[in-house]
Amino acid sequence: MKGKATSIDIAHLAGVSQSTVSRALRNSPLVNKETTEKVKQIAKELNYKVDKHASSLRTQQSNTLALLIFADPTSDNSLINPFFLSMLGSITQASAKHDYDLLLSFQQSSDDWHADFEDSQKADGIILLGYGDAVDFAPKLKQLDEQGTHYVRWGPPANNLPSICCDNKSGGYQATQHLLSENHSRIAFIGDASVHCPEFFERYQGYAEALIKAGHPIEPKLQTDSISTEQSGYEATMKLLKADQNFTAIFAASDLIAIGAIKAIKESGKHIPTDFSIVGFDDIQIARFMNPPLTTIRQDTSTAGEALVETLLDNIKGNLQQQILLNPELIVRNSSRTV
Amino acid sequence: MKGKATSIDIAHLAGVSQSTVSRALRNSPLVNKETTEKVKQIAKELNYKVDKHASSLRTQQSNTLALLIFADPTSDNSLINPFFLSMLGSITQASAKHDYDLLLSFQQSSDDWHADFEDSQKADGIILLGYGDAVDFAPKLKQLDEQGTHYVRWGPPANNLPSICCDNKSGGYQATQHLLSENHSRIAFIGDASVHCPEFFERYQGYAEALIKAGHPIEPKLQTDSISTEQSGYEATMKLLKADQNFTAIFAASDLIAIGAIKAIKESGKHIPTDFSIVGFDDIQIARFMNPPLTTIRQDTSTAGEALVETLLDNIKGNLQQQILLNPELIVRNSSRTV
DNA sequence: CTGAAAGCGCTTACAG
DNA sequence: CTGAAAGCGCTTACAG
Repeated sequence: MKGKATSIDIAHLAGVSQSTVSRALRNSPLVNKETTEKVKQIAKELNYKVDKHASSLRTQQSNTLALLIFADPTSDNSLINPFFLSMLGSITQASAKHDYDLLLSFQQSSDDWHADFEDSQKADGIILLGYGDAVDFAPKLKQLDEQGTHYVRWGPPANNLPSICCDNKSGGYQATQHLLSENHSRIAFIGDASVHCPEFFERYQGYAEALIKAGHPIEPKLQTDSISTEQSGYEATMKLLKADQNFTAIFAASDLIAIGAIKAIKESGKHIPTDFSIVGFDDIQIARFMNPPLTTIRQDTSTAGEALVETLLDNIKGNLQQQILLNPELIVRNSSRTV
Repeated sequence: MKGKATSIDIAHLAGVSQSTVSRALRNSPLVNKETTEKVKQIAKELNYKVDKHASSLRTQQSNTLALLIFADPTSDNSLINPFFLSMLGSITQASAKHDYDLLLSFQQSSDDWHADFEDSQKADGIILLGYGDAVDFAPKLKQLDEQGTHYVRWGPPANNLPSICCDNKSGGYQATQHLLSENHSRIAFIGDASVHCPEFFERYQGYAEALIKAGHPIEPKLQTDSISTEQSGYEATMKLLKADQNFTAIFAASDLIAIGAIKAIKESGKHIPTDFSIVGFDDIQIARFMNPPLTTIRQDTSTAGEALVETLLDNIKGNLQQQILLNPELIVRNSSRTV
């Protein structure tokens, strides 16, 4: 009978009907206490577990959430963005807390991912983490919404679609403000500051605001595009260094970019923070171990993960679409201050 | 009809029976080419997806794998062992490649986790990553096996149960050999070298073998217990430093321990690698960014993840239980050599 | 408080 | 090549 007992087996043994077994196992108040006890006892002995597929088919809900992580196009394809990875933990934990299973999937920018999960009833809703180009992504999101799929996305609010995000502008402002307070005025921004990458764009807005407030001009030449990888950050920084823009600090739009930037600076024979101060964004695990330890803007992945799950669950229950902004926090380490 | 089309809807529209629709969608050679085309066309228009629960209920298989990660008891409970996290990627990818979904779950050392997944038909098999105490874990493993659950475990082979593991003894040998070649002879081992932690125990065996081969004695006082966390590694190292054992190198049983060890050494005002050389184990992402970059024994998580999935799938197909040993590789960085 | 029955949406012998 | 039918194992009105 190894792991194969059904509610009918229990019914036979308990001398009740299969419906009563089902009710008892679900703690229905309709069932007599003693009957319930007896049924549960037998179920335990048989090592019985409710068949997930049968019950899901019947109730039309799977009690499962799907987490889709969109890989950034990295050169090293096995490297998943560590920031997302750290969010994984809290999302998994939050799902479990609400008695939901979590289906995990890493996506390439394939065409029909959006339909796969909820339509096949694999999941009651999906959590979206990361994406390639925001402009390409938007129509897919819209389609999800039109299909009535339950989902929540990590990213800046757009079109009133459900999303959780940190306040990137505030983060950018804090980072820049910090560098200004360390007496820098020519601060480079490394990251794609365009609608194709709204996160970075917002960080750039915060950067610009801080500069303006301090009476400094915004110089487009101090901005260089980069996607969120070490390699890209390295190349962008090299380009900037060669352009001889006479800057003394870098605000990297992500920690991964900052890692590349630091590598470039070291290779150029310059020193951090004496020649260049650097601030990153995310506070990935690596940041505090770096040489020098990286000043950065922390996004609280723990809170974020929980918020994602709870918003999605709300959404599934039919509550209003939500947009939540989390507060980022400046973490000062030695890449931006002289010790 | 939003995401709610069934095979019957398609049957009506195509003017065939529901059985034919089902066959056509599964590319049955029995069905007429044109009929198949037509059915698929309509399915696409309706955005139809086969209902996972209905098909799984019928076929009695879920095409899903469950990955259970057992959290080490860390002080910082949100921190999942980065080594496991990096294995996640390849496991997910390998599952997808074989058309299996992946269910993710972080486990505390709860009592009845072992029954939950396969018995409820949620998964066709499970992958086990990490555990607390190996001695406590063994009976659960045995029960899994007796229940006929399909599973594979990351860890040293034991009792002929299916497992994938790196050759820890060889890794320990390589690490120690390397330190010996750098002219160290009094080398401390930090990690729990007992049956409660077979991985570390095997690494210790390799360490001992290398020492003996080089004609050096094994000194029990140079070994201190530690679980695989930064904090524990820090405390163990502090203890060792105070015991004044006159050692010049440390082989830490994991990178996390090495991180703690380095912290302890720095706090004691000593310098790496001039006062102490350090070698870790795992090659987690952080290792190469540390100050100094950490010499370590790399376990190839990419190969490991794939091997886990493929062994499990083999197991599900009824093939013999397998045990695979992967080769670890010494990565020399500046924590163990003077530059 | 309990039971008999319907039905969730598939897959697959069985019959033609 | 196609269709009618059974059945996977549940949950839940419906009737008592």
